[in-house]
Amino acid sequence: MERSIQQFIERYLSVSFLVNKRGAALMKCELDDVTHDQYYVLRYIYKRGMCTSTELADVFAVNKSAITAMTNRLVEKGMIERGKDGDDRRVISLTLTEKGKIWLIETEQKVYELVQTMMTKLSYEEIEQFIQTYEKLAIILQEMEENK
Amino acid sequence: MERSIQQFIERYLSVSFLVNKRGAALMKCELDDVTHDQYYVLRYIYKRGMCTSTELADVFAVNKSAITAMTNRLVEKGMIERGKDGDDRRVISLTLTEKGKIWLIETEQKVYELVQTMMTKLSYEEIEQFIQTYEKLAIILQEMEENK
DNA sequence: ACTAAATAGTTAAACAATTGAACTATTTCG
DNA sequence: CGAAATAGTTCAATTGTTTAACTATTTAGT
Repeated sequence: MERSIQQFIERYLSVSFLVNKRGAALMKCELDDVTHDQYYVLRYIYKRGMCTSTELADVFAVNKSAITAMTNRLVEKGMIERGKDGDDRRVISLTLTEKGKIWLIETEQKVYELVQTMMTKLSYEEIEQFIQTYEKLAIILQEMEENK
Repeated sequence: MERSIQQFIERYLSVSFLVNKRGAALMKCELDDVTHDQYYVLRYIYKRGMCTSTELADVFAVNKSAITAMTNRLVEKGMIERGKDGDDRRVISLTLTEKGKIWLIETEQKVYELVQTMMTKLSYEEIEQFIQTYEKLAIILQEMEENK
């Protein structure tokens, strides 16, 4: 393996871990009694309008039983609701309640301000390039997962 | 807030979450009975030679009691050991055992191959630029945390 | 020099996220 | 039709985390 690639890997492992941990710690301050993971679940359902447990398990790369546990907590908190929907009676649809929508919209505002504070220290071009590469990595990772 | 910034934020939140989750899921396959977080702790101690609970708690942005729990498990697994060291008798030093070092070196090899597979789909320049920006973000996040 | 405050680390109780295996209910398909 | 696949749940166990209370030690103010 080339020396330079090895250094890239080293730097990538260190920095990605740090940014995730610290980013999550900062975000947590804005999320009342909802956890970081729960926030992303609410966010995902909101953007999709509705979704299923199986879909969430795929997207979040966890077991379906982990999704059951999380959605149970979100239902208890009154943020989402389960519903029957469609022909297939095995499928349970997940949607945000009114309360969930209101909470998410308010919270998105705070999270946006946080990310914005971070991003505006960089140039427009740098952000664009960074996110583009990040999106490429997401696709590459998905391919790697499928080829396994 | 500008429209374009808002889209950046939206894209960033989605993609960073995805890459973290999927990256962690892929890495987990290479880490026998050591968890993802434990791997990063071992990695950090190895790179430092030795370190303390307080330092780990700072770096990982968690409470010291979380570090106590994690290091307990790593000691039970025979990967690290606690030791007295230095003048300050409150301080407990954490170092890798021989077993821990051997395990880490072997595992780093596997993880490197994984990250390398991912990275070689990008150009040298693109990786360099990506990591540079990532490192800037790490510094920005640290500053944001301090100014809070 | 003495005491109060700060620091390093642990413990214990509680909760969230996760896995894996076993399970129910429903749908698909040979 | 009947077997296999699929959607989701339940349960037990492990891990990571927080908060508060605690011990032991060091630092600093007066």
